[in-house]
Amino acid sequence: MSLENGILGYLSIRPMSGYDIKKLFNLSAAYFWPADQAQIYRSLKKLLSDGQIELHGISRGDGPERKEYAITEKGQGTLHDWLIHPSQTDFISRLSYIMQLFFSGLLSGEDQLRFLDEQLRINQGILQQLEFNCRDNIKAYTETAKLSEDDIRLTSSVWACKWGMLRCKAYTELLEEMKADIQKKRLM
Amino acid sequence: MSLENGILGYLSIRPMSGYDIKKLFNLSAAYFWPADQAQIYRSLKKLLSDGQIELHGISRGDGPERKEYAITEKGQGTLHDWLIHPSQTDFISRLSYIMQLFFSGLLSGEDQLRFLDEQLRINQGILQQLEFNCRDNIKAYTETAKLSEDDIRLTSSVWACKWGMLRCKAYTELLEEMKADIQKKRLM
DNA sequence: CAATACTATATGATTAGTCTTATAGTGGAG
DNA sequence: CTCCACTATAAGACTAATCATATAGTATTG
Repeated sequence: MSLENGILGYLSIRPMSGYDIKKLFNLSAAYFWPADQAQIYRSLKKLLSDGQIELHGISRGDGPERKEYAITEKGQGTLHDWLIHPSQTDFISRLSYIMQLFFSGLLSGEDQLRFLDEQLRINQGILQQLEFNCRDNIKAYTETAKLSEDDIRLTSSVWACKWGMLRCKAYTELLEEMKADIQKKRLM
Repeated sequence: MSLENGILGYLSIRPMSGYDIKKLFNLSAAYFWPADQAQIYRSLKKLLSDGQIELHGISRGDGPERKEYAITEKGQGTLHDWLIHPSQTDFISRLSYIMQLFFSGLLSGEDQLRFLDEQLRINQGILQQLEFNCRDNIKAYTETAKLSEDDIRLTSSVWACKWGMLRCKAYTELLEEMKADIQKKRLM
């Protein structure tokens, strides 16, 4: 349901098309919620038939047909409810990299070290991407999505990004600690 | 695919039934990979038809029929490959609590504080659960799943659990920081 | 001896997400 | 004038996961 709630979130900033929503997800939410284009349009359809959003207008500017959706009263209610009642299950998410970490002990010492280095490498790459996002995203945001800086500050996107970076740094520390532990055991 | 890989991971410790695997997931992996019973049996079926696992024996002890599966050479290869080649996409996971955090700025100051308190409360509960797990899980593990302590130490379950706790603590800090920031802005 | 809990496997319906392909218009580069 | 990139929406096939329900045996408890 979170994709639908996210869509409601964006539409509560201003009316948008599915294409706009997709761009916003890619620009600023992809690292915690990769959104598939097909899924966005399907969700819009469902939200529309639920009365959570309404067709705000069909425009044809320079390009092809463009359907803009606006959030309804009912949609605002759903969004508000979702935000003020986070549930325990919202916290349980599938983390395949932790599944890998969990079973990495089954590898030989050498292979496990290789595994940890690989995780470190990927994690470092993600951190760099997030740092770039945090610095330059607002500009890209306002340009490509035509949102004002005030619009963006409506969300807590900077905090979410900060969380991504904190998580990466903490994970790096854990991986280094694991590496040290394995190397220590090898010398014994 | 991670559920299948996780099943291969458990089966590389020793042959097990679907029921055993389900218990192990619930006991020690549920916080990073909630596994549905139906999905486990379906995955076993698929792994079997792929030749990744084989039927090791059907036993009927005191209870009902029990199918034990063992990992094959092919399965070992798949598991090893998965572990030494973690991919970038394995790191991208849907975090609905971050989606909520992201949009929490849309709430009024008062509601956002309520939201943050709710997240803190849930996060604290999860931390307690993980601390309990880290302390008492190995016992439950050996008793209910009939794995020896050495079997368990084969995996890096303690490190995975430690990561869960680190994550919770870091998230608590972030939430407190956000709270302080909002309260500061309210006084201006 | 009926109810309940636990062990154990399995199917069916539904939902969410992924990946591919189709369609259709605009604008620019070569 | 063709190819490519971008804007824009949509349907189809498929996979993974969820939820409910069925079945069947054992053991315990009141």
